Amino acid sequence: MTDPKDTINIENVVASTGIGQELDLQSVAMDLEGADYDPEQFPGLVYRTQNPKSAALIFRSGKIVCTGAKSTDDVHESLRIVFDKLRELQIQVNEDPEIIVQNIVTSADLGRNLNLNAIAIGLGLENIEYEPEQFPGLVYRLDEPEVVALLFGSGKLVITGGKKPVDAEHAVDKIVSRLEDLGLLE
Amino acid sequence: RLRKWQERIRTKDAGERNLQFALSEIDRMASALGVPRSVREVASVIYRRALKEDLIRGRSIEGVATSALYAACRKEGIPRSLEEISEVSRVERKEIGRTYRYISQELGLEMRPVDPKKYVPRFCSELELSEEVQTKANEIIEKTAEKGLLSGKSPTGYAAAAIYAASLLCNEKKTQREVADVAQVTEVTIRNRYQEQIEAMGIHG
DNA sequence: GCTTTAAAAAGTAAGAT
DNA sequence: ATCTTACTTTAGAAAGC
Repeated sequence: MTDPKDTINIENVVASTGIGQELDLQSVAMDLEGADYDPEQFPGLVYRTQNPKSAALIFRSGKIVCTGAKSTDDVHESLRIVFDKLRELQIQVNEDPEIIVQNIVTSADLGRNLNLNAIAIGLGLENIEYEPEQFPGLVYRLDEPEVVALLFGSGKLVITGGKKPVDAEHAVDKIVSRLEDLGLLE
Repeated sequence: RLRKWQERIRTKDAGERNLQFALSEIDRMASALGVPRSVREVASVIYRRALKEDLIRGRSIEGVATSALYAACRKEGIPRSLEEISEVSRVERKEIGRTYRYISQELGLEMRPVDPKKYVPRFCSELELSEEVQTKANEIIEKTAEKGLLSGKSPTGYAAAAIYAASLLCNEKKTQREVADVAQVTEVTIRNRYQEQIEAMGIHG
C-alpha cells in the first residue's frame, strides 16, 4: 500500500516579510499595474504574481503577506518578483528581507473510506468537532505537531496550521496510527 | 460607597433582566417549534452554564439562547435543523451554527452527531405517511449508514432521501418536492442521496 | 470581532440552460 | 435534469475599524 505520507501535497503557503520602508500605497497603486487597492475595504494593496502564482498584500508599513504559493521556494520567488517591482518604482527595499512562513496548507489521502461517526466517538467527542449539517469534514486538532486536520469520508484530508512541511508528515503519521489503533482504518 | 452599592444593584438588575430576556426568548422559540417543556429546561440550563462560564462576552444574548435551544433539542433526541431553528430566531443560521459549536466545545457538551432517524417520525407525520414507511425509512438509514454512506452527509438530506425511497417502496409515493419541502433541503440533494442509498441497498425502483 | 488573500477537502444550494 | 458558480470549514499574517 502506498504510504499516505507520499500523497501529501502542499496546496498553499502563507508567509510574511517587510521591505523595511514605509510606503505611499496610493502612488504605488497608480504605478503598479494590476494592483488592487481599496483602503475603505481593506488597508492592504493586493498585487498578484503569475509565475509562480500568488497574491501579495502590501501594507503602508512596508510589511507584506504572500499567500497562494505552492511551496516555500515559490514564496521566495514570488516575493523576489514583488521586491523587484517595488524597486522599479524607485522604492528602497532591504537586501534580503527575512521571510517567515506562517502557515502551510496540505492535502493528503489515506486511501480508504472513513466512517466519520465512528472516528468522532473513537477519537473522543471532546477532541473533535464533527457537524455534517454545517460542514462535511471532521475537525481534529493535534497538539504535536500543532496543526488542525480536516478528515473526510473519502479518506482525503487537509492539514493546516503547520509552519514546516514536515509538520504535515508527522501529523499524517499520528492520524494513521491513531486510526489503526482504533481499528478504524481497514 | 453608597454609589458603588447602587452600581452593583444596577449591574445585578441588568444581568437579571438579560437572563430573563434570554429565558423568555428560549420559551418563545420553543413554543414556536412546538418542543416539549423538558427541552426548554435543558436549554435554560445550558444557557445558565454559558452565562456562568462567561461565554456570552462578545456574542449576542439571542445568539447564545438560540444555540442553547438547538443543543437542547439534540440532547433530548428531538433535533431541529439549523434551518428550522433560524426560522424562529432573529439570529441567522450561520451565526447560530458558529455559536453552537463554540458553547458546545467550551461547555464540553460532547454532542454526538445527529442521527438521521431522529427526523423520520416528524417528517413522516407532516407528510402523512404510515408507520410502515417510517419503519422502512429507518431500515434504509440503518443499513446504508452501516456501509459508511452517512459520513459527511447532512442528517436532514439523508433522512429525506430515505423517506422518499421508503414512500416509493411502500406504494405511498410522495414527490421529491414534497419531501424536500418538509425537510428543507433541495430536490437535488434528495436525488443524490436516494441514488446512493438505493444502490447500497441493492434495490431497484 | 470584522474586513482581504489563497488553497484543498466534500456537501449543499441557487440560478441558468 | 445537468452544469456552473459559490458558499460552508481549517490556519495565519497584515492595519484599521
